[in-house]
Amino acid sequence: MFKKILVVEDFDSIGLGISAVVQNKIGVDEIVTSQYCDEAYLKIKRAKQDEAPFDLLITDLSFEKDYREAKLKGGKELVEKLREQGISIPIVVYSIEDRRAVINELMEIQKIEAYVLKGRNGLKNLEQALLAIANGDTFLSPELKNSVEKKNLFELEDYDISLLSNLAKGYSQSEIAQDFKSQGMSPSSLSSIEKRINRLKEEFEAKNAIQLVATAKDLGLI
Amino acid sequence: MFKKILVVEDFDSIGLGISAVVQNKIGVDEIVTSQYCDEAYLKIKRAKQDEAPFDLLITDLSFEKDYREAKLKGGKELVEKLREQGISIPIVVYSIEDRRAVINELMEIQKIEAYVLKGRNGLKNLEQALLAIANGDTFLSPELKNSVEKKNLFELEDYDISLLSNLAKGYSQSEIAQDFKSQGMSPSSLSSIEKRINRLKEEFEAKNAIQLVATAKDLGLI
DNA sequence: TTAAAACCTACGGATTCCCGTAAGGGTTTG
DNA sequence: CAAACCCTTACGGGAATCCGTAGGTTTTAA
Repeated sequence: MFKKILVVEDFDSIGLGISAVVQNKIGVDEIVTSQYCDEAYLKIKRAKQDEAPFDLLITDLSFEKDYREAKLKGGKELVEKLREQGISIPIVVYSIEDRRAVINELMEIQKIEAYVLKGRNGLKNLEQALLAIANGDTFLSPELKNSVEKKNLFELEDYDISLLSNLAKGYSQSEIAQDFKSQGMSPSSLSSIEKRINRLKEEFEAKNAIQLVATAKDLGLI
Repeated sequence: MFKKILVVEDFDSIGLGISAVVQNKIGVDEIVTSQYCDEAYLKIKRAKQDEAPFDLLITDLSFEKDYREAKLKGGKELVEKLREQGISIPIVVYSIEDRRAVINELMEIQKIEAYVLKGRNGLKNLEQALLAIANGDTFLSPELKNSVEKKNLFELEDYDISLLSNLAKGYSQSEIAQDFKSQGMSPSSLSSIEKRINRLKEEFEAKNAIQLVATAKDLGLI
């Protein structure tokens, strides 16, 4: 099925658990592990150059900071970088992250092969995911499937994301207006920004801007 | 060293990682695992009754809810229950929780033998912890030792959390004031709430309430 | 081409938030 | 006992926001 797998996970306990399952249940001989995204990226590049590429990547999303400087802050950045460079390795993301916005982007835009939710039965699902990929299918953890439909309620433009991010950074509406003006973004008037925030508030059923930004954070939009 | 160990951890990947280390590095034959605190408690009681007690407990602190009803919500409750019942099993807590208040209570009041922080080198520390306990010592993860002194940076009270949560839910300051009044919380005046929010804004270097709630979300406080 | 719709912008009043000042009560300190 | 201090509460002015109205431009549809 798979011969050479790279496991990227910062916590050693989880990395060891993954390795054990991949080795014993799937029967993979060569399992390489890394606790850092930057290192993982280099290993993938190097393996490809040596014409002994990995045929599967299993990665976490969030990584704790430590003394090392990290260019790739997390699994999302790692995946983006790989796709950007045209490296077509199959990818399984194994994370505790359960927000649809994040997961959908990975599945639909980055085209990862599987998204497995860490949890009580995470490893069982991971096993199933590997079997599915070997069959040419994709895999999504069953806990997440129920919430798939509710995703297209409202399509946010980059403009809205930018607006929400600026609010979250503490800028006032008029500051944002000036900023947008100086960047040549449109619309940029205070009035329009007010209107847009109002639309977002209605959309997310938020009473005020504070709640709006809070729910945007919850949904992983910003 | 140890002959019979109980590992309590909800995530299967971590449980497997712990088991692997305890088995291979420490050389324990009999490792029992449980994904639920209630079940773990019953197993300990039963083992004692059968005169084949566990001689070590390794437990997580936080457990995800699922369909099962849980009397013991987490590792803290499990430890308290055991101590309350006079069961003197050595305990290692293995958790991602790094707040001093929680850890100090476990170490000093509940008298657990070791507190190991989950992280990149969690398993290495766990191994050291087991060796220390076998020697009759206690163990605290090295990352935590430095932070013993600087724990009083800023302690958020439940009051502050409640305040931030209410803001995130979209309530205005005067609404929160009324709510606090009706609940008999103190302070409850609009003025005091303003003051407290101001203090929080300074503490988190936030320009306004929006940014304050956004950073509180980022820090996982609410 | 023209009418309708949607959008950007501007303005003004009402509300809320922000921030400094200050009074009153309780505790600690000299 | 009084002074100093901390905390709660109150008040007021200025800033930011909320919300409706309205005029001008662009886009869409008939």
